[in-house]
Amino acid sequence: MGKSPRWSKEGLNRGAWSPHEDKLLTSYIETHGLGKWSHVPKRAGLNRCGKSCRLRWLNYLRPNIKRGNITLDEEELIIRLHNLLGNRWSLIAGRLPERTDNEIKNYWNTTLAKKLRIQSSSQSQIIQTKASRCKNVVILQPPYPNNNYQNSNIDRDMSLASNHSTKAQLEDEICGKNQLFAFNHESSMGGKGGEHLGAIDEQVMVNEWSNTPSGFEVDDDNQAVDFDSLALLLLDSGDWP
DNA sequence: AAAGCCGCCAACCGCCGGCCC
DNA sequence: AGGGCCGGCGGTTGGCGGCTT
Repeated sequence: MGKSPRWSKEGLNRGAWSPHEDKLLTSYIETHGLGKWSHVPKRAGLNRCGKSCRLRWLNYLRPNIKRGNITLDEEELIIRLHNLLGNRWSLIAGRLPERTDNEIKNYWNTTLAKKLRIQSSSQSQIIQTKASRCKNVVILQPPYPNNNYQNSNIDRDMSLASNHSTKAQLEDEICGKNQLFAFNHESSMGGKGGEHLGAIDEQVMVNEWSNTPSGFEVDDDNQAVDFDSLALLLLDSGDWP
């Protein structure tokens, strides 16, 4: 399964791993432990790049990986985590220790996304965006006037949010709700844009988060909060959706 | 039985941040 | 300070195999 070798990059093997390669990698790591992936191929006698070895180990060879048959409980957890965290697969996988981020991502893209699309055609949508580098969360000051959110306010918030979402997206999201928005402030510096993580529209989250006196690093200027701290707080509380 | 279609998922790619020199 | 290296991440690709026609 997977890609077969289409071309050779610097003479390295590509595509599916053979049982022999798996054995070499496993035995090397069992003997020497993890570390310095760039050195692994040479020392293990593999004609692969370090990244490929790392991926193979983490997603397939390492012990305690549960494969296939995502249970209903796991599925439910993935959906809830995705609602909260967006496409942050590594964080989601962190809550399902025996699953890999790659497996969860694949399961989402092939099964859950489809299922949810059918289920939620009339419900609010989670916006799918690149969220990989999201570090901070911006609170757009609630409450907004219900359904009549003025363009000027949207413009203001767009500015606040460092132009990271289209106006239409933002408008869709904010009308009539108290919501959290996550944007990547790091990228705003680099001018790359488009890092909307998605909305968290549960009042309990807003309250829990904004009333928490400690645990977050709040930037006075843009009201940014350390996202991982927020995620951990919400995950550890029993109140998130 | 054969051909075409489609879903699954392993693996690759490019980007980014952190670390070291 | 800044350039290079490395590891980690999410997005995407494309081969395999099962299903349908």
